[in-house]
Amino acid sequence: MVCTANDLLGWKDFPKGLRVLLLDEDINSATEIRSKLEEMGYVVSTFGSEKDALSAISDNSKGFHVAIIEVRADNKDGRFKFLESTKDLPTIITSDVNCISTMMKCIALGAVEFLKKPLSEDRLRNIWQHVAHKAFNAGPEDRSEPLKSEKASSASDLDICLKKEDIKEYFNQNQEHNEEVSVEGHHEDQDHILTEKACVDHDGESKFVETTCDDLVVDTTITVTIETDTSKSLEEGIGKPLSNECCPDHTNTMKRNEGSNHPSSRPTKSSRRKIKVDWTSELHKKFVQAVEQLGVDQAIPSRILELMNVEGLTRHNVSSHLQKYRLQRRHILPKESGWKWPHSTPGNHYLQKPIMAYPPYHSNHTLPPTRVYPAWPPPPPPQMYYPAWQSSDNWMWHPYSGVQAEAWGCPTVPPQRTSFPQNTAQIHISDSRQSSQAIPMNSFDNYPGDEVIDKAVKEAINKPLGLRPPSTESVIYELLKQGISTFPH
DNA sequence: GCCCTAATAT
DNA sequence: CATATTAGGG
Repeated sequence: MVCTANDLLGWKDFPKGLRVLLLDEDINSATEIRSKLEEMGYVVSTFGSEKDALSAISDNSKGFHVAIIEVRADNKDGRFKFLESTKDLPTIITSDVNCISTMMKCIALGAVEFLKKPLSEDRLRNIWQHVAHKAFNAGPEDRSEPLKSEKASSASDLDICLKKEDIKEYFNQNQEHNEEVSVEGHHEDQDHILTEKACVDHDGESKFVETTCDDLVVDTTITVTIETDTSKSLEEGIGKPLSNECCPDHTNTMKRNEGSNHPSSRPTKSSRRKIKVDWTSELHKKFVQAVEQLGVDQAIPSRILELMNVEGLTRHNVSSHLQKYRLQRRHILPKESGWKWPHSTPGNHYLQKPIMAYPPYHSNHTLPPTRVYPAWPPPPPPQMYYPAWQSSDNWMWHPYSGVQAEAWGCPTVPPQRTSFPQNTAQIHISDSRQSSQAIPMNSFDNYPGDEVIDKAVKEAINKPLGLRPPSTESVIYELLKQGISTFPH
């Protein structure tokens, strides 16, 4: 039976109830294995011959999820045939002997694992992973184009994301429980699943992710991204190291767990690095919005965090991001090399770092919450200030012009030039100039004139109680309102 | 304890 | 590389 990710998700106490086909002519061995498996909650059907096994499979009533078949020198041909005809069924081969060539052939024929007898309980216990693996990796023939850059194709990303989302979902379900019970809560079972990142989405308290992760993510990496901009849920990817205890004879588990190196001891708080937040465009956008809503001067991590209202995000995350954000602004702002604007001659005040003329004040109640508000610095070319934003999550902090609007939530024109994002600012700008009518907003070609701007600026200042210099956005907003510039909307 | 920055680790 | 973490100072 081909198990889908969804099946697993809905599978309450997976892997309990997993149906195992056991093919072993040695009755003693068979019963032994069977009873072990049953203890573990598997549902086992034992067969003494391929024929029986095959007919049971084709019968389809059993819906096996995984098979364990014994291979010997004297029955291997039959087993090969069996393997060939059961490609869909994850099949584990077992044997008393280590005959590499036989095993190799089995593997070549699709066997998922070779286990030497006597079968280790751990191995047996974890046979479910083949089912899971299949479930989560099945699908569109071949997603295996590893050559593609990770961020290159959004389609494939998405695809992968969905898959992994399932996985994580699965994680969460189980982990929630474990956390509740937590004193002895181990998570060995999940440790196996994958080492890749997975995306997940969940709704819950903002505490949830954090505590959960803290508790059970020993060395995992979780990437957090916003799923949609309206929802506050996150997608997280979990990369789990292989559990140290289930692969006793494998070498790849070494060198993890620097801190608490008791192989089977519960993760202690020492050895874990925080989850890693993936600041995707969506997330960053939210961040920027929060910052601007607060006003740059009041934008402190805790408030930003609050405003962003993204679960799973911690103050530290925000803090870190904020640090970077500020740095970026600071460096881009003043006399940074090469940033010339078409209309800004040398003494250009637009490039000056703003002076804070007003005491900080926080007011965001006067405007609708989804807008971006006057924050602070007087209007330099907006593009200069914020990270460029690329529609993929591959955004940069470079001051490219034109693309970033989205970054701070400006209802601006989508860049209309197909060539935009990677061009240098220079190119882009000069480019824009030629078609000023078409791209009014982001180029300053339609520069309305100082008086008008000033007026708009003033209004922007006065609007929110006149306490802070307007942000770029507010100016733009005002300009927009006044029909200045030919902003499309 | 929170915030900020810079430096450093992963 | 992007983030997290840490350290030192307010």
